[in-house]
Amino acid sequence: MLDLKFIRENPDIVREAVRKKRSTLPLDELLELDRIVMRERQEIQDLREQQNRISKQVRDADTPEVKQALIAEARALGDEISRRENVLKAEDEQLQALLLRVPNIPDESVPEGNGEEENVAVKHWGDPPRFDFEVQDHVALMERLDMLDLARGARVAGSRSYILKNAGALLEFALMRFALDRITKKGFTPLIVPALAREAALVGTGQFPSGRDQIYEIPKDDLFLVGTAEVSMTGMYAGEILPHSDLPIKMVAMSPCFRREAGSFGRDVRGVMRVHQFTKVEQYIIAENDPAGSLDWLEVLLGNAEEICQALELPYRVMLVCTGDMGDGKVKSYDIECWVPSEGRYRETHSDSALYDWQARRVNLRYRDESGKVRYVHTLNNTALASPRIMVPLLENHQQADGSIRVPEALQPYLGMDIIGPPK
RNA sequence: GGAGAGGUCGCAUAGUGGCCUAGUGCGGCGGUUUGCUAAACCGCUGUAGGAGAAAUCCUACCGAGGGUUCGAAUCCCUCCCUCUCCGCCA
Repeated sequence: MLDLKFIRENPDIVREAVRKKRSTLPLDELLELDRIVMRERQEIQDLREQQNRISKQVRDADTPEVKQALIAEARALGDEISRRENVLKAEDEQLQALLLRVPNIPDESVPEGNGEEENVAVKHWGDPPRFDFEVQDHVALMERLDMLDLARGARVAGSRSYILKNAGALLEFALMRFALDRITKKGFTPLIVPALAREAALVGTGQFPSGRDQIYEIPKDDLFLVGTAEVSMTGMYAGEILPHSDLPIKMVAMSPCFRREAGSFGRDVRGVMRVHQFTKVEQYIIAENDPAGSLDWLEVLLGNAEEICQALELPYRVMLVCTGDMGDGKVKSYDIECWVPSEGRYRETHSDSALYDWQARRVNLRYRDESGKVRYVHTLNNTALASPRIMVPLLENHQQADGSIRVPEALQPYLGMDIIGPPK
């Protein structure tokens, strides 16, 4: 969410952001509603002032006759106020609904584009491996090593469900702890956060209203399953005014993540690339309201994620996400894509985002700066590691001629093996 | 799930229909006094919106949302959260 005052005073900047982000927001409708709501609110305020004055006169009235006359007058005003307030409320709700759809303004360094295909590769690390045998995809590898049971997973929970088994199950634990340890060592506070969240938390991150169909609902309890721990970490400080000395707050949370994958029928139907439930370690920073500082943090988070990919010996590239592929709330965003040999291309495994105060406004999360002024914080988030998706490049890049998997050195202490072979 | 007690300014508390423009204490900030520190004393101390050149003024906010009333922190309803006990439970 942007500051309404900012939108009012800089409609051209917002209009340009709407265009670049390929947003469907009707900005002129929003501006007109804003004018109406402001005028209405002012008029109601004047009426209320009158009413307050008369109410005091009622208290101090000398005779019953005067008192009755004043009460009648105040009652008429009260009726007028409540009538006008109903109108205002309806208009304001419309305005707020539009306000939630206003995209953030992309940073100048962000390339303009319509979608994923116009993201710009800004860095490559490692070389895609050459194999002198026929490459197998992760499904073949995992099934042969008895790490994965897709059929029985589907029996339990339908398509895009899976069962990790043997080294597959252990690998997920190993990966999560590996990532958690790495980020914790950099001064981030490790957390286990709720995977269930209220609507307000999802509105707060920007998952709602636009991405609502991607989220599982639990209507009986008015709860939702989070698609990322970002939701929980944004929601946990909602409404607070933090002391300046608390910032930056650096957190790293592991949580299960749930995504309906509505509209992705036919994409990545094979294997564990795109599933309804996965586990993720997520980095999160709550920082001061300083754009340049925020963009520095974005690079820090990117560096942390890159180190993890490097430690796992995965060839990757860093993509600067273009305006049309960025979420509404984002100012600037990088994806890390790891090399997937069976597909002969890079696939997204990490997503790094700076949102400035866009989420902070939604959850009303502020801090007191050095001068005592209350300001909205900035928020950033980036994947540390998400499994089982990361298993796709991990297993495929490190496969050997006999179908076993070489475990990268950094992961060996966590997994307790240097080669994943068939279970004994 | 059942019974009960609560939620008031950064913290602690007072406030049971109009004198609440929310009192008091603590903390914080500024000042006076002072070799230094401390103490004492004095003043200031929330958020949001609006009017104004400014001093200042107006409106809303006492967990959230409704309602009663000329008037609600206070009365009524719904919900949320915390605590105590019972039940269930990894």
